[in-house]
Amino acid sequence: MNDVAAAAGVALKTVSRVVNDEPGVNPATAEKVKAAIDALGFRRNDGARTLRRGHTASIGVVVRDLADPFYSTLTRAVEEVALTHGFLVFTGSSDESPSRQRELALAFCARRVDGVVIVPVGEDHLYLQPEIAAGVAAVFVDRPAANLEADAVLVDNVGGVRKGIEHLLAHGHRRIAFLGDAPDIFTAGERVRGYREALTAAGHLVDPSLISMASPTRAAVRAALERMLDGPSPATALFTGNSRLTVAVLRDLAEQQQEHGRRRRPALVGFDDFEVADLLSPGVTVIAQDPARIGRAAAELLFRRMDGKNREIVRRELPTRLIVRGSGEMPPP
Amino acid sequence: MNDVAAAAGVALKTVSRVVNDEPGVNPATAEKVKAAIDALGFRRNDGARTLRRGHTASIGVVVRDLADPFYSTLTRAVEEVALTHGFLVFTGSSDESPSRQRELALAFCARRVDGVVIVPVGEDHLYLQPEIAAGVAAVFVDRPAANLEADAVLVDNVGGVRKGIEHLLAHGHRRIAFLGDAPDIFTAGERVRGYREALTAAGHLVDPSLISMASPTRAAVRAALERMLDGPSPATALFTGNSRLTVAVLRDLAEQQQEHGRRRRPALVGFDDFEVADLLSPGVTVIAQDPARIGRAAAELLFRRMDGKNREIVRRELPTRLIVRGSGEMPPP
DNA sequence: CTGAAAGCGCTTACAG
DNA sequence: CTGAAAGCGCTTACAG
Repeated sequence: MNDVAAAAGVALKTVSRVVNDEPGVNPATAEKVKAAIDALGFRRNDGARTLRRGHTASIGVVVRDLADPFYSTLTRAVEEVALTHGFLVFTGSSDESPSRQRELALAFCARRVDGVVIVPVGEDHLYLQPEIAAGVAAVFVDRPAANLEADAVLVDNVGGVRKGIEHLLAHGHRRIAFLGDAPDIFTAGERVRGYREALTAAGHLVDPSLISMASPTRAAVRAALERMLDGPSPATALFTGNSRLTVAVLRDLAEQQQEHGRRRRPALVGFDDFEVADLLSPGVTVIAQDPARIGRAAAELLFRRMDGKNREIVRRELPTRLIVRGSGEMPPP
Repeated sequence: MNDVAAAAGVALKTVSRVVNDEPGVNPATAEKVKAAIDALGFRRNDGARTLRRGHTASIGVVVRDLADPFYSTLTRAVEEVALTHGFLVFTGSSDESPSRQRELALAFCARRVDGVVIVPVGEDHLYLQPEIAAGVAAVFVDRPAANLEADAVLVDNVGGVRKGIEHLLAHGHRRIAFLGDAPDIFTAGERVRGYREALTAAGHLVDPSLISMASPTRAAVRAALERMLDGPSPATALFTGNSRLTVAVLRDLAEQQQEHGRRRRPALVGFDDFEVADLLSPGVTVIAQDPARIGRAAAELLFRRMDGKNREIVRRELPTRLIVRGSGEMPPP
């Protein structure tokens, strides 16, 4: 900018005025400055601007895994809202590692992002307290922060699963198994709670041997299904706690069928919709979340928080939707 | 930092040394400084640091759509490499809009990212020339830049499609239709070229009525399939130019089958793998790209470019892989 | 081992 | 309408 000022024969401040379209510059002067800008290929350094102005017009997003369609769709929606406000977005994936999440969030804060959207991992988010105190807006999404009062956008996990289990009960199933993700994940805990509540509310007992809570590895899913489907009193229906489990289960069922030809296929309802769930046969009945809506809600909450007014902590809970496609309507044998 | 220095009773520079773990600070002094840092909740402002040091340790990634699994997986891989180097990543989606792409790329450059990875859109990328001249590293990915000499990581689109068409020919098909994306998209053009080349090389004529190039909307796909499958000399096999088209075609075929029950299902090979392609019946035979590998290659190229040495322009072309699952092996009637 | 000064590239607050 | 000075929060280059 200094070089431009020298080339145009004006003061630094005049260049600044032209670059930022501030009023009150003689058109002729402005032309001179613009000519110098073009000649020198000048581009304003937004980093310097940011330093002086106090806010960076950027936010950070930390999700579990950007390659997972759920999180990428969510992130895309955040990005969309941010762009509307002229903000840029840093992204990062925690891979369920608390330390990696912490590093990413703090790195974003060190760059002085104005806000962060975080899918929290682990037991401790107090490290964000100083950042929030220093003025960084924070919204947690998909899960609440462990030990921090902060805005959060969640999904009605319990209600969603209840809806799914009630659907299976209505179709005559009594032996309904539940496969959830690792139990330390908030949503996994909420969803298995919905399972228990639905059974209990309908007057049925909860059989612990029909519950499996583990990361969706091939081996874990196979072991769980063998236990649940090959015993003397097998499950006639399955509820899977997220789409990765749904897909893992479908894959295992297909493999078993191909290898051994045995086994009747159990009814299935899965949490989370996924691409081409409608094209499988039977189509997969799901309890769908709306990741774009979740992301949008989180971003809007973030920008509301960033206006600086002293607001109460908000905790939104978005609804789910039952999508009937066939797999959840098969009757028990 | 000033406040910390005052609180600890030392000079600014000493605080800087402690914060940055520079050697040559008396342990006792360091302790005093650390105590002051904790007491004041001091956090280094990386924006200021960046301004002074000249590089920001951040890169920007502009893809078509972060919600698309192909691009989110690619972006995730870039992120992974960046993290290894201690870099942060800005992301943005162009939605195939040249102007939006330009805004995003230039906004990243105004923040003085050290490099950009771009899935280029449109006819003109000269606007990046000044940025590159100013030292921003740029790598184009999935497609080459329109009118700019720059590093690029591409996929062997022509060879991939040829492999797919040859596969269908080997299974006895002679009436093979091609459904590609909008013809102004680089990869769409390359892929239809592969289709033509494969047919010509095998001594067959190219029938223009068996080619459709359009965005994968429901209506466009339906119209194309009606033309190709319901005529007097219908196609017995289809090749789809990307996974969105593959899914759209599968959905249309399923709907038609359900509504009218008619039509034999054509054989199908699709470009791009997609989730649960193996679980459909028949499983979908695909020409798979490896988006994570593409992202990794692009990021590695970017960091090599950022070392500042004067290197030649690199253009890498990654291979594809035929995955046989059933849909591409059905014989003609 | 410690520190005073200058400067990265801008904007703010003011003066003319 | 235009500009000179100070300062955002750091690091660099030097001196002691």
